[in-house]
Amino acid sequence: MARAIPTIPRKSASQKRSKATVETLLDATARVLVRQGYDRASTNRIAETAGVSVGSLYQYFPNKEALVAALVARHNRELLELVRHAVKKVASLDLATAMRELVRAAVDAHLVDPALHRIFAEQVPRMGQLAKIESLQQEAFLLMRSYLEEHGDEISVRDLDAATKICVTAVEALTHEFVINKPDALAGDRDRFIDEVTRLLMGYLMPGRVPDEQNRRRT
Amino acid sequence: MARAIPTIPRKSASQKRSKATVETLLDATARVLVRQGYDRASTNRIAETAGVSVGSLYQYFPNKEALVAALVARHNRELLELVRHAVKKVASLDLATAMRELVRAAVDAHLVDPALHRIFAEQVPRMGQLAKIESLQQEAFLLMRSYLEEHGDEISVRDLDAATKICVTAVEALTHEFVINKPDALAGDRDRFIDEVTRLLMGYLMPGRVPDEQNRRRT
Amino acid sequence: MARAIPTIPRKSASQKRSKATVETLLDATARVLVRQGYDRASTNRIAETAGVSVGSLYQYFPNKEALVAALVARHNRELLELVRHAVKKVASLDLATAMRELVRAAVDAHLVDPALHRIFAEQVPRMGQLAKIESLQQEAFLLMRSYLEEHGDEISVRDLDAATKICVTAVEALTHEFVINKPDALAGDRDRFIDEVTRLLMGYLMPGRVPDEQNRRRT
Amino acid sequence: MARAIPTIPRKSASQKRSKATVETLLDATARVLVRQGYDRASTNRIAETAGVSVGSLYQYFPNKEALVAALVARHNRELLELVRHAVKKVASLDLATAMRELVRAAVDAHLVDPALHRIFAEQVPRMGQLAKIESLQQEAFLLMRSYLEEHGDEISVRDLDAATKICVTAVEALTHEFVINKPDALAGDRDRFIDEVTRLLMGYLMPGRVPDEQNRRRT
DNA sequence: CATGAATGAGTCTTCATTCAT
DNA sequence: GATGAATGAAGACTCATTCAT
Repeated sequence: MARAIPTIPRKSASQKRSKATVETLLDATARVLVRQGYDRASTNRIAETAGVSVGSLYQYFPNKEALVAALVARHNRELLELVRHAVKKVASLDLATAMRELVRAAVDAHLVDPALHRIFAEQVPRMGQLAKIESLQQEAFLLMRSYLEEHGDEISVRDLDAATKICVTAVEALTHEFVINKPDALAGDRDRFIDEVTRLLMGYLMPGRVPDEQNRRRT
Repeated sequence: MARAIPTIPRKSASQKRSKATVETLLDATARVLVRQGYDRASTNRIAETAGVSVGSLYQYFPNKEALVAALVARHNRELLELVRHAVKKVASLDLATAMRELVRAAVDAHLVDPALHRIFAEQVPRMGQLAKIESLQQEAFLLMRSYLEEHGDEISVRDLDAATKICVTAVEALTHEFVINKPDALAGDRDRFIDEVTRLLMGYLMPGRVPDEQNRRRT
Repeated sequence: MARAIPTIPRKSASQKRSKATVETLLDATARVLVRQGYDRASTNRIAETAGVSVGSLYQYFPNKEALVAALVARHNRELLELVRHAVKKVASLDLATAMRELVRAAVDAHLVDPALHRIFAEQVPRMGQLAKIESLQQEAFLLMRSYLEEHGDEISVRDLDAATKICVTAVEALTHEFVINKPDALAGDRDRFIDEVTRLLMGYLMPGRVPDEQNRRRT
Repeated sequence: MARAIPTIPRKSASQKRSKATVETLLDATARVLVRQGYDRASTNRIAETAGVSVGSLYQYFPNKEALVAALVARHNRELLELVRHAVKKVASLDLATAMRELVRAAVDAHLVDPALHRIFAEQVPRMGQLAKIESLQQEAFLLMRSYLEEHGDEISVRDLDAATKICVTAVEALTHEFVINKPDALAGDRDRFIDEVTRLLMGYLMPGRVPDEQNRRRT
């Protein structure tokens, strides 16, 4: 009975080994990308960093682009997790609180691996497979729009798609700037940053409202 | 001293020729960057495209990075021209009109050479010399802040630097997205895009104001 | 000894399986060789095509060369079958008829797997083990000479070895050209091709004879 | 006046250098091909053998195939020279003498660089550019046919194209075999080989003639 | 015996940069 | 100064072969 199903554990053993190799490679890719930049991230260096032969790398990824694409996909999957969770938690809250929480989630997402995020944003060419980079933004767009749709009575915008796009793009860019480039203005003070962006969104989505208390706490 | 006089025109002639060669090289760099991407933009290819020998290229630029940096600088100089002009024209206008015109200027700036702009944004590594890329944003920041400073009584923000940074960053990102990536939402309708961004800024800078007429034309 | 009996059928069963695996591998080798060419015919690809693991491939063949050599040997064995059969059938016929039939057999042999034949002829390096490629020609030489020897009175040549070599070489080359490269001249018309080659042989082996009727059918 | 045309000598100097490099590379290619075989003839090895950097190799040849193709072309050009010369010399001679001389020319051609010829015949893949390999055979075909056309009254064949193809193919193959593979039969005796092949051709082109004296000298 | 993951030397090719002319 | 031939390090990728499971 001990020898009953020798094939399955074996296969699963090698599957485990494969998966481990793939993860190791992705980790190494991230490391090399961050430390040396995209141009210096050669497949040989990545393999060496991973403690794996180049041959193995090419067993799992047909080319360098695919390797980076897989890393991007993995990274985006993690971020998406965060964002989805945040949107779910926020579904029943009022607009101002919701926006604040979503901005906070955006900051958290950018803090997952800022250095890697910067490389993706600045150096990785957007071609072929890598169109997937944008999939995260697309998903974020959809999540945001569905929230705004549900709360349509609280907001006053003419074109939901346009408004969503503007909110998502602005939040992404501002968060990126805040987390990745740490500008002097805003520097460091995370809550104030979140305050400001929330105000930006609220002023846009609910124009004409008196500035809400949240933004006047210190007045 | 006797040879001083003939030397000057000669030198200036050769300076003119030098300048022409440099311009030709920068043009070629832009062309190659746009058509082949950063990775395929080799100095040999650029020199050939410019109709100049590689040797000559290295006469004027110590390395590839310097060449690209010079192109970035030239591009930024042009954009800055536009932006400076717009800010000057807008100095005495009321906030809403001013913001609208500045957003329009941002769009115009991105339309100068969108393909090149995209390459700069997406593929060119930010190292060494190329820090200069940010100089444009820095200058834009200063111009914007000086305008807002002058009009401090019209706006209600606590921290001018922070507010400026937020406005500039948001406008840049949104314009980039609109011009470079042409999202479905907003697609094509330039004036509506400018409307929306202006509303975003106004809602942020003048919270509590009833939405101004410009944005209610269709009511 | 008690285990002797069950071992034999088992062994023979596994021998049968072994043989099947070997055949599958050779088939796959042929397929890959024809479709991808010698250079792209990697052992991994061949194993995969055969639906067998690389490891198993190396169980049966010590290296790539041996694998190809075995395929060549198998192919030659088939051709030899044809040729031997033809020579046997022709043993008692007069020279002209015999030559005609042998040429026809040569054509048939080249038609067994022309694509593979071409690869062998054009791409496979002749080294080590692969000297065996020539064994077919050697055997053909011997068969032809034994026929000519038997019919020595019908022919007029000084040096039988030389004449045999010339006939065999010429027939091989012409048939190869006709089947594999399909030249414009001669194209397609198999019987006319056989006529012509037969005339070539007869003119050589029986010089001074009036052109025989076979070749004057259309006169 | 000494400085009158500085550009031309300079350019021609570098042109001379270029040409020299190309020749060196082709020589090295031939050497490596012959000594190591097609598969081991890597561009790096060829460049090293030529005493030239790989970079230079790729300055003149876009890839390995083109390099080999150029060598084939150069080799064929030499052979063609020989063959053209022979055909010209033979134009006014009677058939038997002409054929004898042409066969002799074929042998000479194969003796130009037998080892290289063998590599071309046996190992070089026939793809793309390399179709040029056959250009030699095509040219030989045309030269032969034009001769036979001129001497149409001496020969009796129904289809000139077919007959030409057969003669050319047979001569090529037999000569190749004789020079390259040196079969035991015929071995070494060049004149006897030429005799035999000439007889083969004559028996085919002039059937029914009594074997001519040339082939009976030793009787 | 079978499997297929792993290996790493070796291949083709590109490119920034130098330097003799 | 201009030219463009030459350089060679380095990168992407392949493949015959081995070996732990």
